[in-house]
Amino acid sequence: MNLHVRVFTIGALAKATGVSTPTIRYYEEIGLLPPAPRTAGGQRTYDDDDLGRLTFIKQCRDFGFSIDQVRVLLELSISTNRDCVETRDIAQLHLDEVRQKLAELRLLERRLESFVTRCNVACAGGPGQDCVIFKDLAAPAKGGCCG
Amino acid sequence: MNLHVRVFTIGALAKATGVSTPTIRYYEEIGLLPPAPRTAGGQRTYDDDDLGRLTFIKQCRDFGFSIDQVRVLLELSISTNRDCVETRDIAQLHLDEVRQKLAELRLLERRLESFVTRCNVACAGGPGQDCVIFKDLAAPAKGGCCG
DNA sequence: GTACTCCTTCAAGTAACTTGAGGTTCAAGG
DNA sequence: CCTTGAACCTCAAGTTACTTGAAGGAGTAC
Repeated sequence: MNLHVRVFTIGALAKATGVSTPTIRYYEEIGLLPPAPRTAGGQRTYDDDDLGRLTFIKQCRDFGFSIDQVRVLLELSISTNRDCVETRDIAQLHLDEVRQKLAELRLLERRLESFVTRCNVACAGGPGQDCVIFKDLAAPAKGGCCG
Repeated sequence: MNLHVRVFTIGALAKATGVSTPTIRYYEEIGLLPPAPRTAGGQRTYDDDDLGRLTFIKQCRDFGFSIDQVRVLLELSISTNRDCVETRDIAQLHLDEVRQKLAELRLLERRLESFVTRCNVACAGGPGQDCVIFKDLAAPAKGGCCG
């Protein structure tokens, strides 16, 4: 009666999900994955349920959710009595964080751009001691070199 | 002859630079700052040189340079015979990385957006087991739920 | 049976700090 | 002079999410 029950080694599961084998063991260790059944020789075995669960985890991680957030999402996804709206709220929160980070990075990009430009324009390419950029950097922050 | 020689405690230096006191001690430990002279009682003392150096470090860290990159930049800033163009190259490299990260985050933002939207539209707000989003997440990556 | 790949555990390393415990020094007020 | 309280000290461990390495066992193909 074991029709259609695929069994994977840890390596096969790794290949199927794109999660490395040490990471899979790590996920088991921290309880993200249930302890895998073992062969007589002690090697871990996985099935399609594990494939689904690990795929879920991988997707969430690719979304940038922290391990703790993934833990909550996993619980929610299995839960029969908790509202799935919680999921949306976690995602929304994370989206806000991503946008915050985006804004910071955009600012950083502009600052670095003008840093590089100024390195090219202002600096004769001489020894470090004469470089105006270094003098800027050692002075209190005022945004002198950048937007 | 000690006119204009300001001396700081670690706390004052922390306040002046925006770097926390444990972090200052950490920077000393890893050799980013020279070992600070001590009072008779063993407390660290700093002067304006240290202020300049730590400000430089802080600015670089705010730019997102790694500790190792800061180490190189510090060396370059003191060096008398190394070309300051190296600095520009490090900054350029870092700028490239920032732009890469920006592109990734923008993609992530769009994916999360459509995730949240779909949570709102597709999901009745019932228990997790029935949520279509979870089914998407547990299925192999195909971008089914997002752009 | 032997060669080879894949698997096992356990410990330590990574980045860049932060946090905590337990104790000492300094400056000010009485 | 003494006490109080903030700020300082060291050392160790915790954080995040894994990765890397050593030393050895399991599974499979020829």
